[in-house]
Order: sequence, then C-alpha cells, then structure tokens
Amino acid sequence: METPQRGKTGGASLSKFEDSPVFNFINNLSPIRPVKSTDSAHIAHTYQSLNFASLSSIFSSPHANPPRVTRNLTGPPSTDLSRREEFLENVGESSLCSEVSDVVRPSRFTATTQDNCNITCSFNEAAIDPPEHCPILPSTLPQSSQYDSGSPDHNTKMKFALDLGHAPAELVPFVQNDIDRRKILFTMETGVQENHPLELNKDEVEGVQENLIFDDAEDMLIFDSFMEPVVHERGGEEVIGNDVTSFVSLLSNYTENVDKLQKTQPDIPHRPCVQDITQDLQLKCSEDSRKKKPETEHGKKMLSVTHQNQVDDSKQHGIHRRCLVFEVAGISQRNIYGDSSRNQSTTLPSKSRNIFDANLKPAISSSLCAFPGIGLHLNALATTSMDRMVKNEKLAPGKQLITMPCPIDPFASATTGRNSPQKSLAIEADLLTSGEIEDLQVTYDAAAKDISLGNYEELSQGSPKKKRCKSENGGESEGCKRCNCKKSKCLKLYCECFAAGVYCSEPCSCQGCFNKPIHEETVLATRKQIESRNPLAFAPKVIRTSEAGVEMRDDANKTPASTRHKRGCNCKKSNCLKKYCECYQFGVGCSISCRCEGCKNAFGRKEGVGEIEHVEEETDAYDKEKEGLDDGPQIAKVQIDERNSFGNILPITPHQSCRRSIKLPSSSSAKPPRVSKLSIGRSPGLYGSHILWKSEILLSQDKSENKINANFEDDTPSILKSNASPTTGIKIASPNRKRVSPPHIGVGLSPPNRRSCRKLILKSIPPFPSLDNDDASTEHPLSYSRNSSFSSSTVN
DNA sequence: GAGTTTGAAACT
DNA sequence: CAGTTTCAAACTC
Repeated sequence: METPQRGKTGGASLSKFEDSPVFNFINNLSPIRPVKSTDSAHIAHTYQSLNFASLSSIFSSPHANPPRVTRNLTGPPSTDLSRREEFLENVGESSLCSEVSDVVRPSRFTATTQDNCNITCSFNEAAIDPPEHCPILPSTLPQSSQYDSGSPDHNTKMKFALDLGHAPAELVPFVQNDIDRRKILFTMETGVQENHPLELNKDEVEGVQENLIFDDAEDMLIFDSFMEPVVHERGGEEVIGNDVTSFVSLLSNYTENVDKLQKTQPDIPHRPCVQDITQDLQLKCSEDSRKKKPETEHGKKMLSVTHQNQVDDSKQHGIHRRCLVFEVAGISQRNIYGDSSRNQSTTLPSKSRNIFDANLKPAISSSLCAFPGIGLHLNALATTSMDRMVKNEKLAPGKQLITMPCPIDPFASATTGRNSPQKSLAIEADLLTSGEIEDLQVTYDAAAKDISLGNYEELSQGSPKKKRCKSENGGESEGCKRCNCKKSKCLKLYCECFAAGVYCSEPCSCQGCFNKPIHEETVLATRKQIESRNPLAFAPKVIRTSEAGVEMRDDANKTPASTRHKRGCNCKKSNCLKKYCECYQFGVGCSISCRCEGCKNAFGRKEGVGEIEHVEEETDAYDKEKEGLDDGPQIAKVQIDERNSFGNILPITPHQSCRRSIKLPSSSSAKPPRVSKLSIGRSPGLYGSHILWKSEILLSQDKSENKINANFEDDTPSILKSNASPTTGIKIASPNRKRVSPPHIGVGLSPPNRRSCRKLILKSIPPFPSLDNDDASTEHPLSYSRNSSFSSSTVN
C-alpha cells in the first residue's frame, strides 16, 4: 500500500485532526464507535487515495478557508475480487466509508454520485455548529463563522470522492452499513439504477426536498428512518444527493433552532442535542441489535457465504437511500418511491443489514398491523406490491420470504368471489429465527382470526358492523363490508362500501347498486366527481394530530389527542356517546374542530367544552347508557405511516403491533371502543388507514422516542398548540367549502417546521389517490379492479 | 324486523 | 356559509 497522499490543502495531519474540536464533536456524535485516528490512518492506508489530510486540515484549521477539495479515490477495481477481499480485510467491519460517515456525520453530508459514481461528501460548517450549551460539545467547537469560507452560503466544502469505478464494490454497502448503524441522519444515494423504473427521479426528489424542512431534532429523528441501502442494478450512475441535501437542511435547521430556542427560552431545559438524539437512537439500535444478535451472527456467517453474491449484487446495484421518518417509515418510503425500493432491503448485503435489520423488524411489525393503504387503493397497491414482491424472487442474501395468506385484504374480503383471489402476504424478512417466524405467524394469525371472525372493523378503525359481520362466512373476512343502501345506488358517500373504496358485495343489502365491477366506469366517474368536490372525501376520517403524549399521559383511557377526527363531529343529541358520532365511532376524542353539543365523548372532549369531567364520570355515564351494548366500536389505532399505506407490507411482531396501538377504553364492559390488535386506519377497514404516520406509531414506543416526543411538544409554539386539534391547525377548504383537513397528521405533534414533513408527504405521495387521469390508471383501478392495470403497469 | 333517531353527506 | 334535505347507519322496541 502506498502511503496516503496528502491533499492539496494538505498541511494538517491526522493527529492534528484528532485534536480538533470537530473531531471531538464527531466522536461525541458517534455513539457506536468514535472515530479513531488509527481508523483514519488505517483508512488512509487502505485507501491510498483517500485523503483525509485535507479533511483534517479543514477540521483542525477552523479559520482556514480550505478550498473545496475533491479527491478521487481509486481503490481496487471492483472486478478484482482478490483486491476486494483484501480491501475488505483491511477495512474490516469498520469500513472506510464508515469512517467517512463518522467524519462527516456531524456536518453536512452530501453524498452525490457523479457520473462516475463518486461519492461526494460535502461538509458544511454550519451544520457543525453545535447548539449552544450543548454539554457534549467542546466549548471550542468552531462556529460556523470560523469555517466561513467566504462563499455566499458560507459553506466550506470538502469533497472526497470515492471513485466507485475503481473502488471495491463492497465499499458502497459498507458505507451504507455504517451509516445505518450509526443512524446517521442523512441520506445517501449511490448509484445507479438501471431497471429501476420507480426510482425517484430528480424532480421527485426535489419536490420532496422542497417540503422537507425539518428544523428540529425530532425532525432529524424522523428523518432518520433507517437508511436503506439499495442495491441497484448497475453500479455507476447518478446518485441523487437531494436526500442528503434534505438532511443537510434538516440538520442545519435543527442546530439553528436549537440555538434560537436556547436563546429565547434559556430556562427551558435544553432539548436534546445531537448526541442525545443519536444516543437515543443508538440505544434503541443497540437493544435491537442485541435482540438480533443471533441473526446478526448468522448474518455474519452468511456474509462469507454470500459474499460473492453481495459482490455480484454490488456490481449490479448501487446504493439507494431513502430516509425519512422513523424506521418504519423508512420502509414505507420505499414503497412510496416505487417498487424498486422494496428490493432495497432485499439486496442489502447481509452483513450490512445487521443493524438495518434491527430496524427493519419493528417496521415489519408495524406493517402487519398496518396493512397499508390510504384508502382502498393503497390497500390494493399494497397487495400488488406484495405480489410483486413475490414475483420478484430475487431475495437478498440473508433474506427469506415468508408467505402467509393475507386476510386483511380489502379486496379479498370485500370482493371475494369476483376478482379477488386470496392474497398471500409475502414478507421478505431477514433471516428470522424459527421462533421469530413463529411469533410473526402468531401475530399474523391473530390478525387474520380477528378479521375472519368478522372483526374486520375492529381491525380497521372503521364503523363497526360487527353485527352484520360476525357469524357469517365462517371466518371469511368477506362480507364484513356491506351496505344497505336503498337510494344512493351505493354511489355516494352514504354508502360505506363506496366510501371505503370497495365494491359492494353479495352480503350487501343494497338496492339498485352501482357499486359493482360491472359499473366500474360509473363508479370511477362518480368517485371522481365526489373527489372533485372534496379531494379528501375518500380520505381517512381520523387523522393523527398533535398533543400526542399529552393526553396519553393525562389519562391512558383517553384517546390521544393526537388522533382526532378529521373534520370533527357535529353531534347534537348523542353527546358524542354513540356511534352516531364519528369521533366516538372511530374511538377518538373530540377536538376543538368538533361542533358537537354537550360533548361527552369518552375518548376525550374537545377543548373549550365547558363540561369538563373526569373520564371516570364519562365512562360511568357511558356505561349506564351503554349497558347491555354488546360491543362498542372496535377500534384500534395503529397508526400507519402513509408510506406504509403504500403497500409496504412487512411483518410485525405481535406485541410490537400492540405496543403501537393506542389503548382505548375497553369495550368489554360495554364501554367505548376497545382496543383491538390491529387497526388499519379508517373505516371498514378498507381505507386502511388513516394515514397514520409512522412517527406516530413510534410515539408511544420507546423511552427514547418518548423523550423526543416530549421535546416535540416542548417546542411546539403556543400558536400551534392552540391549534393542536386536527382540523384547526391545518384546516383547508374543500371545494364544497366544508371543512377538510389534510390527511397529514401531527399538527401539534410537530413543531412548526414539521409542517414541511407533512408537506413532503402530501406532495410526494398523494395521500388520496385521485381518479384523475394519470393516476387513475394506477390508483383507482386498484381500488375497484384489483386485477387491472396496476400490476401490469408497475410490476417488473 | 320495523320503526325511530341521528348526524353525515348532499344539496340549495 | 348556512340552512335544508337526503340518506343510511345506529339504535330502540
């Protein structure tokens, strides 16, 4: 090996870099393994052309204005296996790029792949700026000004590029691996994507980016997700760095806001600094990793076995990253962006997946309970995705395909007998242990059982029709969704089937029904018309808003204020204690957007209602009134990331799903809606979903997450807090002037800036598929003709 | 199962 | 926007 070359900026040494505050900062931020000088040296050694000197010079010379330096790193040709293996040995677990990630993480990291598939890491000093008073940060940490290169944007950028054209193919996965492991909140996309039709194009990314303006640590976390490396078909194309840029914005905003916050609210305990966040993540990650240890080890074993495969894969693919939102979201994100993403995880080298897997599991779990779908369309999409998943037999090393019958298939259930063959749930999972698979199966069976028992709604947070469902079909989920329309021809939202985006089926007692496949055109046209009137007409009625933990902390029996009816109810006589009330029906509390009178919603009352009573009283009242009522609304509130809704069918562990459920007052004693195992968003199960976003799912989870969540609220401006209710905060006018809230949730959940996050969702993924033209071909056909064009048009 | 009540959806 | 009508689910008997 040749000795590392010094960069043009060269003067600084690695040791100098070690002494730099930035180095310390980085180490502080690196929960898993601090950057070590030896690492750097080793890296430099290993990769002769990777010049860290320039990096260190920048870090160690805060006042210097190093010119932008780009280094092309020429490693062993990817075709040279021996060299690659040697490289692997040298680099070892902590690969070169892991170091790279370590080094750059605290700063702005942009990974762009140029035509020659370089990874360009750009440092932006602004991102390095630590929040003031952040205990972990060295007091001497250079501020941005110190790094001001004089450029208009004050960016001092150093690029070191890894010429993947010559670099070991493993490099990329390793980069990904380490980044994943460290939960670094940036995205990186490397390369290349041949035959990735659904890959985000630049415009999409930009669109996403535009709306991705996080400015809080939480945002970062959300943004985090787990980076999913994706192996693409070809190595060496353009890497979209926009995601990374998004992260940059995020990080920058975060630091800035922390500073602001600290200045404006010195009394308030400082929000978690980056380290706190990363530690939380790391903690979670570590826990997961420990749990997954056997798998991890197995994965390591697999590594050797599958190394060649990986190499091949690596040759075929690039790294594709999409990281938004928490882990689950990360997965779902893939679905948003296309089918290709699904394989992202698939193609991950097993070794690289160890950490990733730890994250994947929960994601899988949540998916199980959140059988996707924003509306039926998405459910169908999910199914289709599954199909495609099955079709796509290429499973990554260390992956296994678990297939189970899919009970939660709106089509299977509502349209069985027509064109809805029972779908199988194909779960691509990391080599799970038999026990884990068993657990998965148990969970899945439980869900299936619920559905088969007619508790469809119980699983779907929809209007309970248990009466009509149970005892029928001997366990088939079909028939649970039925209407009794007489005049609407099942072409109005009065019809639950129609509203849910499903065809009426035999069990329906409707008259003059047009909501049938044979009238597909009519159905679609009508639907389109309705949507034109109100784009969100078919949107989930219950959305996730803010105030999440607040109410939960206040009273576990209450529905988290974060989950509220989109428009709010308008009850006059029912006191929001009957299913007439949609809020109650969905098992959510009323909010200030409700116009109900005499609200006694047991799940929580709207703010401002004078009759604040104790929940116990409410419950008692309800009990009295409801005594004898066989079942209340069976609602579960697994909140689904809208991205999950996009067909991200991933297995989930039972308790994970339960854990993510929001406990509702038990209905066992004729009390309000009880908690069910699963819930798929909106109504009758078909909507699957309210777009219950991932971040919400995580809300009630880990301590670290709770901690973060708490901070969310802390930072929520009072103005937003006051608007915390679902609709008030983000109320928009629908065409028919009715109050309509965007499907996104988390008004208050998110600090102001999180609006961007929602924007992102809305923009990048039309939550509620429109019948319009282009989309119609992929969405509505899905809804109403599962066998129609979608699969054929998107599968491959 | 028929009739009533209720509130969302649709309409004016 | 508000008021009214229509509608079908929820509920009662």
